[in-house]
Amino acid sequence: MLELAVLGLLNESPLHGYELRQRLKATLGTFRAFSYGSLYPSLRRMKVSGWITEDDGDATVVAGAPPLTGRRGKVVYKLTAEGKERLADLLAEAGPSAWEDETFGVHFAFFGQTDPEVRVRILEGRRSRLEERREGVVTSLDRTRSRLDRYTLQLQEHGLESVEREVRWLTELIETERRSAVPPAVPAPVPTTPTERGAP
Amino acid sequence: MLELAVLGLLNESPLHGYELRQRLKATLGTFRAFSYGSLYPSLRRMKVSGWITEDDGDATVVAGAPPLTGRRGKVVYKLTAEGKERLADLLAEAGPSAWEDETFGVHFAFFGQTDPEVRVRILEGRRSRLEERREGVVTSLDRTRSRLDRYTLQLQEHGLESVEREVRWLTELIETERRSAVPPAVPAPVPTTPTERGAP
DNA sequence: GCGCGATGTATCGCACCGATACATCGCGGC
DNA sequence: GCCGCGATGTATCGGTGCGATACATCGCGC
Repeated sequence: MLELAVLGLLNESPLHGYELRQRLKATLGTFRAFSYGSLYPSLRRMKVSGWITEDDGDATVVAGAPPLTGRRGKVVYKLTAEGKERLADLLAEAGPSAWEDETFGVHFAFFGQTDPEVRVRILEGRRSRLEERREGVVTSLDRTRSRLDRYTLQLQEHGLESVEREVRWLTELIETERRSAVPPAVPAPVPTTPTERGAP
Repeated sequence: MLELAVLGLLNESPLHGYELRQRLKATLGTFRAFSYGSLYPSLRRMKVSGWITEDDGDATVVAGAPPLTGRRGKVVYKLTAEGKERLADLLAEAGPSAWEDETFGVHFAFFGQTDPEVRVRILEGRRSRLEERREGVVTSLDRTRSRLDRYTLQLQEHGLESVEREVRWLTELIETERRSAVPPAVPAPVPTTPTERGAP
């Protein structure tokens, strides 16, 4: 997850660790923490993979005769060409890996860099995922409501309403996307009637 | 966290692992997963600490002549006296450890076994925690709104509304608690017997 | 009599969090 | 002048929990 988040941010501009973390907090902080304890290892992995390079911002240490104590300079991370490719791949993913709880928010945050069709598919995937969950909660609630503790019940219902609220939000977003989408040019007119076409 | 959840559930009745997991999903599944990968290690730790014992449900293996292949029986977990004490301690906690994101839900789920005063303090702690966060988001949003990407903005605002919604929920709960609380009578002869009583 | 899904116990690798350590920079107070 | 302190900055460590997986048994339908 961090991988996508970091690549997405670095694609906007090169950053060093501290700044990166500030941005992560600002952009995703509402639903995700992303501490240094995961950021730095992730950066290391990405460097090894070749998605990013670390540029020694200043600190231009003259080889020989260490100028002062070890003098640690800012380390500026920046995307490589392969990194951009990798980012494009991640942004093009429109499967469960894009709409599960932990991942959806990050993908959504970078919708600005995502293909419109992929956007809609992710939003719809997320929505059905939530509707599934809603279904599960409602069923289990119906079966056990009477036996349930007052507080447990309250918790379930609050959770249920949260899910329903997010579903409404998604529905709105999907409609907005559809409206602003260019109507699919000539190739496939497919009128609203879902008549069974081409079925044997 | 699992510790409290498990102790709380086992306090209602002894269970084996599988059942325990089902209950965890049913009670807390809306906001927490709790897979076996954490459940079993946690159970082991708690056994070592002496909070629980594992009773060999059936499988009464006749020593000698293994009846069939190893024949693994259900392992029923049950609370010890120390475990009950430990649970009581955990339920009495009314600090940040009770109202942070990851923990609040679990504590709330066992409010039925929690002292009314502690309940209110946890609810209030949770609420100020959220109000703090709200404040942070609003400020950061005011500073950066113009520079923000359309989708990032949408995400922030949805997050903000979620927080505000939960604050309203908590406020309602707190008021209900206060209303149903008995006005501080005489020093109160604390009914130590845990007679399962709903609030009047 | 066979297959398959529910019940059941258990482990492994991995991502991430929170706390912490440590160094430097820049500013205001005295 | 210089001291302290908070912001900036890089980095690691231990612990918790997740998702996938392995493997065994049971009960049911067909």
